[in-house]
Formats: sequence, C-alpha cells, structure tokens
Amino acid sequence: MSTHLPDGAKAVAIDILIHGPRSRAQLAKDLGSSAPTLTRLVKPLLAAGVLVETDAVHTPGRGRSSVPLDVVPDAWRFVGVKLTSESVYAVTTNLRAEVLDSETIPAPSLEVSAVVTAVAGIVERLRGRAGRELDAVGVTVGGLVEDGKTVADSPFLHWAQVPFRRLLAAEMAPPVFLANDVVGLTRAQQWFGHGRSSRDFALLTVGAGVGYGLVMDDRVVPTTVSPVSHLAIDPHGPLCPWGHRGCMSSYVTSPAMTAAVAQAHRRAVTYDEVLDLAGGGDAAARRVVDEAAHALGRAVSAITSLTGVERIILSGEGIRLVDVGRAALHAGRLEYPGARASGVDPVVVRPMDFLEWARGAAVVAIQGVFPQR
Amino acid sequence: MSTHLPDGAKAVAIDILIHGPRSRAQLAKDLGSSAPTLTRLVKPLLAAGVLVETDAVHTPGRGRSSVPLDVVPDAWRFVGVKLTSESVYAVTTNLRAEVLDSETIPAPSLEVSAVVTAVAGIVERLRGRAGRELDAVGVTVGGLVEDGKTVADSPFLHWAQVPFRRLLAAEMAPPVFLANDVVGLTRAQQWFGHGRSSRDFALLTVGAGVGYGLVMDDRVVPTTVSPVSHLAIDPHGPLCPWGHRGCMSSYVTSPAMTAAVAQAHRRAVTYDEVLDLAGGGDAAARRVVDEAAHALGRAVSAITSLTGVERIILSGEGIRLVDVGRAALHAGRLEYPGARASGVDPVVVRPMDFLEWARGAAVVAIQGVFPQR
DNA sequence: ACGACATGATTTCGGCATGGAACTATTGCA
DNA sequence: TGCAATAGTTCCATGCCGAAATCATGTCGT
Repeated sequence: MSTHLPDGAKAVAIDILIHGPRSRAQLAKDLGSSAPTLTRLVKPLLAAGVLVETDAVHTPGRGRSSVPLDVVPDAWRFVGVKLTSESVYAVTTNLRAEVLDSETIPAPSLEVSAVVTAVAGIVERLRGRAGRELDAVGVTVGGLVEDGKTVADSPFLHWAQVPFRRLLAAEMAPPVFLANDVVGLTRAQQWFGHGRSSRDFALLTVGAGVGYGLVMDDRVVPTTVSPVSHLAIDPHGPLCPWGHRGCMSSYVTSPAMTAAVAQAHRRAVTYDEVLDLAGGGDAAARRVVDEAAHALGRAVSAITSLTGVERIILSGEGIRLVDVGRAALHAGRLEYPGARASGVDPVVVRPMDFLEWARGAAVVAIQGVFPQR
Repeated sequence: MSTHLPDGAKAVAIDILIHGPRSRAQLAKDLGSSAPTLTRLVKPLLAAGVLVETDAVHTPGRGRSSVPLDVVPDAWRFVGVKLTSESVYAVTTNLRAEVLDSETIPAPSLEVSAVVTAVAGIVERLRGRAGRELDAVGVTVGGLVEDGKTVADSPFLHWAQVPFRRLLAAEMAPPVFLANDVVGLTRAQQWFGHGRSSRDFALLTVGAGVGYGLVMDDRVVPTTVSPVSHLAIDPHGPLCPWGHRGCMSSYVTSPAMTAAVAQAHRRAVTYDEVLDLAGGGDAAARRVVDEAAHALGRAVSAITSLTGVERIILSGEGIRLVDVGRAALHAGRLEYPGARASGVDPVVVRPMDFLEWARGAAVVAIQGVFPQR
C-alpha cells in the first residue's frame, strides 16, 4: 500500500488520519476548500484504497445523508525502531500508530555495522510476523540527526557523522526514515496524541535524561542542538555531571534522583523505589522528588514565558514523578506567575512506557510516507 | 500611493524592500519562482510606481546586462506613534522606515478620548509638515492588544477592552494599525534590522521593563500574554514589585537597578548614573550592573535552549547595560552552556533611543499596507 | 567590423488547481 | 406528491505557473 498521489490529496488523508473521519462537506469546511475540490481530491484516494466511504449518516435534521470518509488503517504496516546503548526497541503499527506487535533485544556492540545488522534483523522478524510487506520503517536515536540522513553526533552511541540512513536503506526493502528520538515522540504527540488539537505545543520528557520538543505553527522546531537538560533552575542547587549547579538534569533525571536518595540512605535504590519511598513518607525521598517536581514546574513556567505555547505535554518513562510530586510541580509553576490569566491549564500528562519511544519512531515512518505540506 | 495589487506581486515588493534591489532573474532565484512569473508580477508594480528600474548593471562576465529593480521609498509616508503614560512619541518615515521627522509631546490625561485627540493632533501636524497624504499610521502601546483592534489590557495606561483602533480611525483619514509596542519593535527588526537575514530570532529589550519578542519561521509569535519579565533567575535574589525573588525584572529593569544603588549610597541616582558609577569603579553600582547583566545572560541562554533561535537581538533604551556589564553578560550566558557548539555568536546588540519605539510603530503601519503572505 | 556565444528579459502556450454555478441525489416533512 | 434542505457531482471560467521559444543586449574571438 504505497502509492503516488497528488499533493493536496495527501493533505486530505492526513487530516482524516489526525482529526477523524468526516464527510466531504465537513472536510471542505475544515480545510477551507470548496466542495468540488474535495470531490476531486477524494477520488484518487478512494481508487487507491487509502480512503473508504463508511455507512451514510442520516442526520436528525433534513437533507441528504452524508457519507463519512475514513482511512483504512490496517491497509498499512509500519515498523518503528528506537536505539539506546542498552537495547533495541521495535514495534509494528498500522496507519493509526496503534501497536500490533513488538520486540526488544539487547543492543549488540555499538559498532555501526553491528547495529545496522541488528536493526535489519529485528525489522525482518517483525515483517515476517506481520505477514506482508512494510510500507516504511522509522528509526530514532538520541543525539543530533542531520537532514534525516546522518547521525551527526550521538553521545550515547559514541557515533559521529554516521550516514545511518544510507547504511540502513542498503539492508532493507522498505523506505527508511531517520530522526532524533525526542523528535519522534513529538511527532507522535502532534498527530496521534495531545498535540492533535493544537498548532503549538511543547513536549517535556522525564527519565534517564530530560527531553524537549517544540511544535510551532504545526512545524517541529529543531531544538536539539541546545537541549533543555541544562536549563538553569537554581545556582545553589546540586551538581550535574557537566559541573553545573542546579540545572534541570541535576534535579529531574532518574540517575540524579536515585543517587541523591542513595547518598541519604547509604544504599542503592531504584527510580521506582525513590517514588515509592516518597509516597510512603520517607523524608529524604520526599525532598528529592519535590525538588525535582518543583524544577519541572519552573521549566514549564519558563517554556510558557519564552515560547507562548498553549499546551505542554509531560511524558517520558519517569513520568510517575508528576503524580508523586504533583503539589511541588504546581508550586514550581506558580512561583513566578507572570501575567498569565488563561482559563485552561495548558499542562497535560501523557503516560508512557519504553515502547512509546519505538512508537515515536513508527510515526516518523508514517510521516515519511505522508509528508506534511 | 496606495494601490490594490495582486497577491504575489506584493511579495516581490516586500522582498526587495527587505533584502535590497535586485534584477528579475535574481529575484526569481531568491523567491523560487520562474523568470516569466517575475516579469508578470513586476509589470503592475512598475505601472503603479511601486518599483522602478534603476541603471542597468554590466556584469564583468558576458551576457545581457541585468536591470535591478528597486522600491521608491520616498513615494510613501508613514507615521508611527508610541504611547506611554508620560509621553507620546511620533515619527514620520518613508517606506524604508527611515525617520524623516519626529515629534514628542507630554501625554495628556490617560482618559481614552483625550489620548485619541492627542494622537490625531500629532499625526495631523506631522502630515502637515510632510506636505502630503499619509499612506498609513501605526500606533503601539504597552499591554495586550487583541486582533490589532482592541487594547484588551494595558497596566500602564490603565485601560481595559478599549476599541482603540476604531476610535482612532474615526479621527483620521489614513488607515490605522494597532499593535503591542514590543511587537512593533520586533517587526522593525524583522524587516529593517538584524532579523532581516534570519527566519527565526528573538528580541530582548532592556529599560523601564523587560520586553520580549519572538519570530519563528518569519512569523511573529504572540508571547505577550506571559511576559519574560518574571522569568526566574535565582530564587534567592532581590524582590520585584510582584513579590517574586530573583525574577528578571528584579534585576535588569532601570527602576530595580537605580533603587538598589540608591539604597546602597543613601541617595537618589539615575539609570545613567548607575552605569557611569559602575564604569568608574563604584563597588555597589558595579555589583548591581554585573548582576543585571548576568541575569540577562541567563535569559539569553534560556531563550536559545527553549526556542532554538539562531539569533538574539538585545536592545531597549537601557541597552548600555550590555556595554558596561559585558563580561558578566558573557559569564551568565556560559554558566549553563548545554551542548551548544555553534560557530557564530547568535547575540547582536542594537542601539536604541526612545524614538526607536515610534519607528517600530511606523513599521506596524508599513506591514499593514504590505501584509506578509 | 562582424558573427558566435552567453545571458537576461519577454512572450506564447499549455497544464493544472480552484471555485462558482448549475445540476443530480437523497432525505424529511407538509 | 411536491417542497425544502443538505450532500455530492459535473461543467466551465479563471488565474497562476512554468517550459520553451523568442527577443534584446552585452562580450569575445577572428
């Protein structure tokens, strides 16, 4: 299911994919086009099997019943792969980015050719289990990705200037798309998550690191060059590995938090333990969690001040932090309120497990096949 | 000189206005169109007198000499008016936003009708001295402006929900455009200042308050709802009038700085005095200036982290701060360097006097007549 | 001096997307 | 059974664009 389609037609398919099935008349209104234009654009999409007419809807009022158009999500198969230095996470999805299958393997050596082989292998196994050809494959890595082609710098994999897309494309049949991992998550939110209704939003992820993605005017803004991990919170705060006092990563990353609690209790603890201890009333863990959540709140406040986004999505594998530290998060947000008097709370929380990263990679594949604009 | 022109044609005029005179062939390349399109678009512009052909340029190579096209800046007259609670600043400019005339009067009472009359009066006097009709008038105020029509909330003028554009339009012949004052400055930088070469940049102004403007993807992002004035710098810093400790406005506004030095020396001082004292080695003034410049550096760092802009313009009537406190500004920027390793310094300084605000208002008028896209 | 050549500007022509007007299709209601 | 209302389609005028051909104007070699 991969076809060449006129330009505006893809925009119709994308809009249905993101904002749900609708009649031609409604689509014309939403896209600001005329009814004839929609008839024309929809025709090849129906012929290609990208869209189908579903059962006509008889509105209670009068008039001819409308025929909603919908995508056929299961006519498509995408695979998303997220690389970390420890594991390779992969998922198979349909066009709605719904996860149909998944596989996780330990990372091979970090040598480029070994990683390429491992990715090709996991993709081939998922393709076999899907029982049909894949429409596209998306791969995401932590680090700086240039032009969707080259891993310019990845501190996690210790790679620099690796033409990863070309190397992957040589090993597999479907088209391959490459992106930064946070960009993938951001795109997933933009099309299939809380960003659907907003042209502007920010994504802040909490976990082993602090991730930040920004979408303005429906476009992903490249911000990875200057990450939010080292945003200054308190010049008298704890130290991060880079020697900064009180930057974001000195407060809210899981290594920072577990290390702080471990030091207090003279024993090793896991991240979940830290949150459980804090929930159970342990004073040291409570303090660490509250300071982290407070710092997160301050970051949220800074983001709204500097970007003016109307929505901020909090997520990441360590997202339970915002449940346990809810009050401190709120206090951090309100410490410097500025003049904000908006009615709705712009912050939403998106739960997450590690496969969500791979799903983000699958969305990179989907958006590769359906490029926006 | 006000004409109705096809849509793409205005884009050509705007591009010449911003990026200078060029031949049709060059414009075709820059705008991504074909040569025939350019010939067609240029024709009505020449007929309307918006553009003129200047002397043909004989390139040292071979071929027919190219004929540069340029705008006729002095075929246009715009007036920009900036309102403060103390004064009304107004300038007359041509299409290049070059100041040809200016006038400043004390603000009348802050009552709306009195202000409308005062603005109409100053515009009429400038029009008279210009000796011809005005093409448009731009007015800017501090505070929240909605839709370019209504002053929704201005703490300085103590206005709320004033349909200011309509009231002004009733009193004068030329079209009137209304905007926030920092938006006006931002637009002036975008078209005629350091923003010309960048699609994305931020503007940070220093003076009686702290102003912030953001342009992403050639569009001015509305950020005034949540100003940067109260961006958190140090939770142990000085107090601002809103009760925040260590926010931007507690460090870098001229009232904050003069008050701090006045307290140290037990006597009233002006803003310029503070800077002179610091330059002359006065310890207290030096400290206040350095802390302010350091906070400004931290804000610059936060802006690059969170917006990813490639350029930040520092300006405002108190901009001398960055000269006197240059070292501290630099230290503040580098305190939390993140992963930035870009070659060029994104920060540029734009000198400014108070008429610059009125010039920003004139640019609002110019962009009103030549709307972008 | 004159023609070959190179390049910019212009004109012609056909393709293509768009949207308005008119028309058909389907439904509920009088 | 007509009428009103809404959905979808067909037809056509319009406008914008770019490829190719043409014209204009310069340099350079012989």
